[in-house]
Amino acid sequence: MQVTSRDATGTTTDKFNCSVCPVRDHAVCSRCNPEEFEQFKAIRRIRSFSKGAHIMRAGEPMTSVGSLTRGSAYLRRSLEDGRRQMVGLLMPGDFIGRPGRREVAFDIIAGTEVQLCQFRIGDFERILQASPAVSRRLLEMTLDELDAARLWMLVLGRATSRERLTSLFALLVQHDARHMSRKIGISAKIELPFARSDIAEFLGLTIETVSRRFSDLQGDGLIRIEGRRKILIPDYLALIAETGDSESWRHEFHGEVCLSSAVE
Amino acid sequence: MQVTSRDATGTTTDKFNCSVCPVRDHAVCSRCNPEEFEQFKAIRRIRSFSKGAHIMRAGEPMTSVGSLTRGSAYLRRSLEDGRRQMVGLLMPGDFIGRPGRREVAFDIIAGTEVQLCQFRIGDFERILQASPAVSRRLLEMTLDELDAARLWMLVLGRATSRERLTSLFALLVQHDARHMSRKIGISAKIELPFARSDIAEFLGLTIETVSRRFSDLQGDGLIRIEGRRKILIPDYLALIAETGDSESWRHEFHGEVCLSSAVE
DNA sequence: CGTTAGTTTGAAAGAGATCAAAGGTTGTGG
DNA sequence: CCACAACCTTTGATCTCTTTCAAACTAACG
Repeated sequence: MQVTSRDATGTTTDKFNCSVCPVRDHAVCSRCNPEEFEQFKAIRRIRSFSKGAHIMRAGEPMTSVGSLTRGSAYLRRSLEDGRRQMVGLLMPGDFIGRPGRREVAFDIIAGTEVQLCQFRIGDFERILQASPAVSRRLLEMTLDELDAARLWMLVLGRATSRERLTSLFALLVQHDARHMSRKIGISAKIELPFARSDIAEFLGLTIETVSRRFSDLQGDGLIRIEGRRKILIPDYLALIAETGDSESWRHEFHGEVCLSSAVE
Repeated sequence: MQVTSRDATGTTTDKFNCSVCPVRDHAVCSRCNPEEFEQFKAIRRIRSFSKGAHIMRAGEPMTSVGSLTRGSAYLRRSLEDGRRQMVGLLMPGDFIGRPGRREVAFDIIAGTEVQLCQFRIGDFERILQASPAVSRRLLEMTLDELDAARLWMLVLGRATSRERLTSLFALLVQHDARHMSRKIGISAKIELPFARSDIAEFLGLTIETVSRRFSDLQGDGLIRIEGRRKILIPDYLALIAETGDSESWRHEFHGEVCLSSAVE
């Protein structure tokens, strides 16, 4: 990897090669011209977080923004008695933070080992003001995330527990397909990026219910649980028939919006 | 009103005076320079829709975008068996449509008599490309909506029916407060922009459950139902204590994000 | 006034949550 | 390499909240 040294907090103190950056072609910086790109290079700071670490915490002042370059993370929000809900999934290339707000609105937790390319918020806002390419790219990404959030609101508001779980699988399959840039086959194997408890938080259910539905779906032959974090989907179409919204999941459209911020 | 004539479909054929436009200071066009503003004037088309009408339908090609200038509308999405969920509330000044996508993702329904200021999508995208002021304003609005959507995901995923209803009331109170630009008092009167069935679709509940919780809250003295579409909240703080997230509702922050696209 | 649509209330059923315990994995130290 | 601890997952039994089905009530409107 490009990180050559690292201090105690996980911040690299020197070089990181943008030209081999895994999100070079779709992050917020992906469409800027060479001089804007140099500005970014000058102010960026590479940091890493270990699995489970809080990248940001709701309520604290927002001091930096940036791109997720490796790993995955999620956005979470809690009620005062501790009930929690995941409200977003962050994958490589996704933007973290909110220009124009001084306070963080959601907890952001590293789901795996994570690498970030961060900018101090003031530095970033200066570039954003000056660069139409950056603000347009960020607009595009934000619109995609908004559609994805709204689509997921339907799942949280109306879907049964079985539908929620199959919807999550469909989302992950499409995600992989897009990321690996290949077609969705009739069968698929997916690596679950979460533990059962994370899945429960994502779906608005308890872990017990999630576990029961896993078993049911396996009993019905719709999935095969292959170890704790891996499942096989023998028939993708049969799976999405259980989501309550198969038409949408079949439709190419979802391939675009359900990814955190996919682009073509 | 400024509309001087109207054809059968509700499209005005001539003048509309932007200088007295009710959303002049916060719509997508609010920050552009005089010449950009002239461009907007040249391509805009004022349309109106009656209560209950579909402004757009999920799946159809997106031919135009624009601003909601009067009335309110909502975004809705359905499962194939007819279960429905509202996924957004549109108030005057809010932007309708999605540059960069050719297909409409959600049903948009007029909640009241509605007036729109529309542009053909191609015309709008041309201005968007050329004008940093417009794309920055749209980015700002979209980021606010994304935060609001995610905040609502917590309600849909985790709140009880009582919490959902009180959260909706809190949202409407804050909305009014912002719109009328006055402080939230200890007591408030709100006009419900929906029927019970709409509230149910918004909250992810059935109308029966909504109705029962209305009665409960009135029994507990937290609200007074004053006619079908009006309620009085004698003690706003007592109300938000029932949301499960009173800290957030008290916090000024929510005054910013829970509005569809408020600006300061 | 009577009709219709919207709202409230009641009783029963169902889905998911909660409480509780047993099974499996993973990791560590002997 | 095995044993044990800690953690995660699955399964079971029961309870609770929301839905469903049904009917009564109320307000608006012709």
